[in-house]
Amino acid sequence: MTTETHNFYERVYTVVRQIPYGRVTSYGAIAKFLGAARSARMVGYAMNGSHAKDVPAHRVVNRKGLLTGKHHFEGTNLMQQLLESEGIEVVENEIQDFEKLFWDPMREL
DNA sequence: CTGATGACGTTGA
DNA sequence: GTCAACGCCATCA
Repeated sequence: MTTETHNFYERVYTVVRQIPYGRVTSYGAIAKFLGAARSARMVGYAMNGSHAKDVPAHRVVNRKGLLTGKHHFEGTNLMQQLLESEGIEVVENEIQDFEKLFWDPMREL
């Protein structure tokens, strides 16, 4: 972690960093964009170090638009607070109009 | 090298 | 349409 930070992680951070304001995406979409469609879990796992980066992990949720990773944030509702701060409606840890707010890297990029 | 873990996704019942 | 189980791949011990 001193110099390299495996390329895989950087790839994830890069894509997540490209997520526009008020938009969200899923781990699978990022994984597929990176060429590792079967490594969706790794995308989320990689986010473990995202807190030390400028990666808006709160904009990344699972395929169902559920804030599965909110438990990994400092507070209990920090992730939801950030999303709501961007105009995203979140109810019961679930993003509303997820399909509309969904940002596809392969479609936008 | 083997085993276990995980912020997911897909398929089957 | 909802719930449960399996699979996949990369990282850590």
